[in-house]
Amino acid sequence: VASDRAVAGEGVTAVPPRRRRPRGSLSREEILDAAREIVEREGLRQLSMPTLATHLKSGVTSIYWYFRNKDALVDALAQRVLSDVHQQLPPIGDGPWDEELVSYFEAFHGLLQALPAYREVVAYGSGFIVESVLTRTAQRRLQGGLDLLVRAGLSPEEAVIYFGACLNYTRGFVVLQQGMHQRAQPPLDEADPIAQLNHVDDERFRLGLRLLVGGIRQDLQDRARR
Amino acid sequence: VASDRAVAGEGVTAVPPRRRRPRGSLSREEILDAAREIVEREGLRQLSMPTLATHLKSGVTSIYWYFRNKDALVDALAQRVLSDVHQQLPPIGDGPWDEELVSYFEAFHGLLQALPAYREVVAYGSGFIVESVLTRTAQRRLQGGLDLLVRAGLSPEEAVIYFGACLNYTRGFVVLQQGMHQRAQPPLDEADPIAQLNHVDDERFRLGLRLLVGGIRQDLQDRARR
DNA sequence: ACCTGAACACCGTTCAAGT
DNA sequence: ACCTGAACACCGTTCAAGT
Repeated sequence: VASDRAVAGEGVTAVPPRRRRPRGSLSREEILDAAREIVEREGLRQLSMPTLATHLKSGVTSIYWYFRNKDALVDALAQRVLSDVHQQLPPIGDGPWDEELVSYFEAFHGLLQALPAYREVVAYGSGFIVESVLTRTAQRRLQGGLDLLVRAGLSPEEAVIYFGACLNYTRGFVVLQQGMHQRAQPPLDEADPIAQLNHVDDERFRLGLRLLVGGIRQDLQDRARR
Repeated sequence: VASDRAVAGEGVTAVPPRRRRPRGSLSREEILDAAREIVEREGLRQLSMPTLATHLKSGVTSIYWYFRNKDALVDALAQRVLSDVHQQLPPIGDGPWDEELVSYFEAFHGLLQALPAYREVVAYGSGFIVESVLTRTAQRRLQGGLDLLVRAGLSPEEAVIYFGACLNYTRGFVVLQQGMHQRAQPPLDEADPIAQLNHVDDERFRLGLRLLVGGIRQDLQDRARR
């Protein structure tokens, strides 16, 4: 027993006791950055408070000074992701409003779809947009999308509702695609109608989006006729 | 210490050592029933293998004979829920196909929305429909919905795609609503456009559904013109 | 004000048995 | 074949401190 202890004492695997982090060295920002990196590399399931603390070289409990609990942390992460995605959105072009609207949400969907981490985090937090976390550019991109529908002839209030319909469709679809990606995916059997029904991919997304925008166009024509 | 032990020995809180369950007494069915009851009463978060075992008066590990792991269990639960919901769907009426289609998905959405347990489980498992778990009636309801679009003039293959678009929209929306319900909901500020954008409720659901069906109608008219 | 370890009451899953 | 307890390696969160 004595020799065991001696070996452990001078052992190669001796744990270097982490140094205490200086006072103001942690921040919500740094924590979210680390969390995001973990999710990006290992998936949301691997994001635990202990893992996160190791990553930050901090004590587990330090995180609780900045976030009430894990849920609050993931929520904040989802908001940041949504802001980032808006930031990366290309500006609206000057084509017909309906085509531009389709492009807008195709781009939005594409960005969310691109990184598994985005999908996961937005799916978990249901990805509500919070204005205060949007950067100026992100806000401008969002406003650009809304303006499309004003350009099309809607009041700003109506534009929000119709734009929201597209946004909800897109967010919801991303969640479904995320669920699909998480499970083992059998190859799509073209002859099985139920499989076809469940199937969600980018092409299906575009079909729904096209139908949705078609519905809006129809609404506008109907009101113009009156 | 000695007296403590004595008290514990004859104590009122003495644990009655559960009797071993007889051989074939457990089943996937019974496990799913119990799981469903827990989710219905206490929410998906409270569903743990130990809780479930207590409910079943079985050992925790017995469950693993019937389900590979917890994920598989929740997946199976989601499939059963979806089957139940289809079962409860009213049969299709003989109104115009577009109105009937809207009614169909309003009913579908209403049923999923009615029980928090449904929302949660379908949101978790992303609720893919699996034919083999659908009862005969459930299959008939589903087929009835599909037939609407055939009645409208689509081929069976196309009907599946378009019907799927509505189904995906509905499933996705339920997940968003679930996420919303889970968080503390600030009262909707009519004047805040971002809040309006995020907002998901039954009325918003119906708007999107109406637009979607309007888009399908439009597609059909376009093809009829050609 | 901010960071910390110890402690608590849980998890899901595996394993090596019992019957 | 089916049910089981013990054991393992984790969790999230609270608390009572340290600095």
